[in-house]
Amino acid sequence: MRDPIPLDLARLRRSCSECALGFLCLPAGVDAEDMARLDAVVRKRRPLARGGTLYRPGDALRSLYVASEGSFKTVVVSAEGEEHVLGFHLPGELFGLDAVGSGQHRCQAIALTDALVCELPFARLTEIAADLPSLQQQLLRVIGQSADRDHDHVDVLTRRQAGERIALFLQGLRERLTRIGRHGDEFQLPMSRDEIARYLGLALETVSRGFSRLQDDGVIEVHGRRVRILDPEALRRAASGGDCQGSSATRACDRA
Amino acid sequence: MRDPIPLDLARLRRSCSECALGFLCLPAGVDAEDMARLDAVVRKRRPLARGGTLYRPGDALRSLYVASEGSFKTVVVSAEGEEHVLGFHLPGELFGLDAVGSGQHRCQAIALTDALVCELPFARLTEIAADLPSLQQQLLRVIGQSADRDHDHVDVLTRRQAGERIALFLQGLRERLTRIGRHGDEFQLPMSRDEIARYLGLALETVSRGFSRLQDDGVIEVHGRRVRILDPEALRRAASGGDCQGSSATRACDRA
DNA sequence: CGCTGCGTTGACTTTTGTCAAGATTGGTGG
DNA sequence: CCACCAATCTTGACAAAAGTCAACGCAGCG
Repeated sequence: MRDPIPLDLARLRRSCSECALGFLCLPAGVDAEDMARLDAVVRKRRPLARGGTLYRPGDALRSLYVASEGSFKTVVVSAEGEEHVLGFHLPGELFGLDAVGSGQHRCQAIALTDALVCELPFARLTEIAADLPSLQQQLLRVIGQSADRDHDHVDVLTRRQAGERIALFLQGLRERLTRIGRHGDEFQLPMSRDEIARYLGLALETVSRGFSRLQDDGVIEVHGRRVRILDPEALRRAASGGDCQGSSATRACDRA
Repeated sequence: MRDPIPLDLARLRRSCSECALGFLCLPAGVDAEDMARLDAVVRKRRPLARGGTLYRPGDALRSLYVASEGSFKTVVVSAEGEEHVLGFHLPGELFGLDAVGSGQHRCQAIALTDALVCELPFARLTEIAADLPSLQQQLLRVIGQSADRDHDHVDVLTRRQAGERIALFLQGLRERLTRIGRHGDEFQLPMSRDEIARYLGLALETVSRGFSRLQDDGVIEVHGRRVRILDPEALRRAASGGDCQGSSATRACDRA
């Protein structure tokens, strides 16, 4: 049985030129000439096998990265050897910014699946940005969006209920998948329960139970890494602590 | 009894021209002429009373900010009315970047103490950066450092032991205070236990108990918001899960 | 000098982590 | 094509940690 996700559309939208333009040049007008100039800079579609490392702590800032195919995680390993997941990076999302502050990478980027990565040499990028104001704007905006994702992550992590964190995680994934032109309501998780747990600051068993609970409540359907969101509204409620202990999916909180 | 922190040195380093230059122009060579140009752009030392709001969600991106005096917090209020603290911003640390991604602020910035804020109009900043490469570099670097702080925050939040989070919080504060030329080993917290709790994703009682525990263990000395770090090495150990249940400060983990 | 807001501490409850045992899944090689 | 293996996921029982509720202490302020 082969992967049944409808990839046709998504695959098209992720051709490299579409990708580079799609994320760096969205609203602003960058003409064809400029585009060509940018395209020339981008080192295209470097392949990386699942589990492969793109960069590690201490590596000098060389490039920023966008996967055109496949997803990544960025992790740090604490003194005690615990792995903390700082972020998941879906196709089309810029990452590698962790080296911009100090000139060196602070974490390790690992492919969650076989992947193709577009590499954007940082020096070239800033060089071009200097005499291409619209690109400078876009670069800043994209960096800002990356910071927004970090803030979302922090916001999730400050929730004290495991159920809320898990629901928010799924909801966030749904939004991001939709944004990159994929189905947000039915998808394959690129990461393991353990990785989700390390991203959410929970034990992996707690994540597993959380998924089961949402399934029992009729909010989602899970088979391993395959997830379908059945009731987005209920998911939203679960994410807002609207727990209510009940098993009925559609029942609103009795109080109120 | 008046505030006994030795502020002389720190106060000097935070004069506005020193501030603007100190953080935007650190290593790169920016000549006096360029400096003057920058200085002209920075709107200086706007005063804000404790509890005052600098911007709120939905506000258009106008400026980036640096406090020359006083500290800030950035918060989001969740659907249920819970306040989550996304960051604390010490004097000399750039904030306000949460609007760069979307053009609108996503959180609220509130003064923790009476404060003086330097305002850096964003449009002007990028304008100047476009024909001043060294400033562009610095701007990116400073933005990167801000992202680094967010990553540190995430890293703290993914720890599952409250004691570790609290120790890491104090250690991070120590480092940041030192970096801005203040005493890292004896300081006054600008925020309440409740705010620390909302930053760390804990109950305020847990934070209070964590402080008491560190004090009992001889690691720190606390009187309300006044903190003295007695044993940095023990603090580091506490931050790395080196808990050992014991009460003796210097005793290493018995195993090992 | 008594408020009032913050911080601390204790007793108890709830949630989550831990340990351990199965169940599934996916991949590999016979 | 099937069987087996390893990795991953799920579930249960129990222990530990953190949250909640509540009372008290303390300091700064009017």
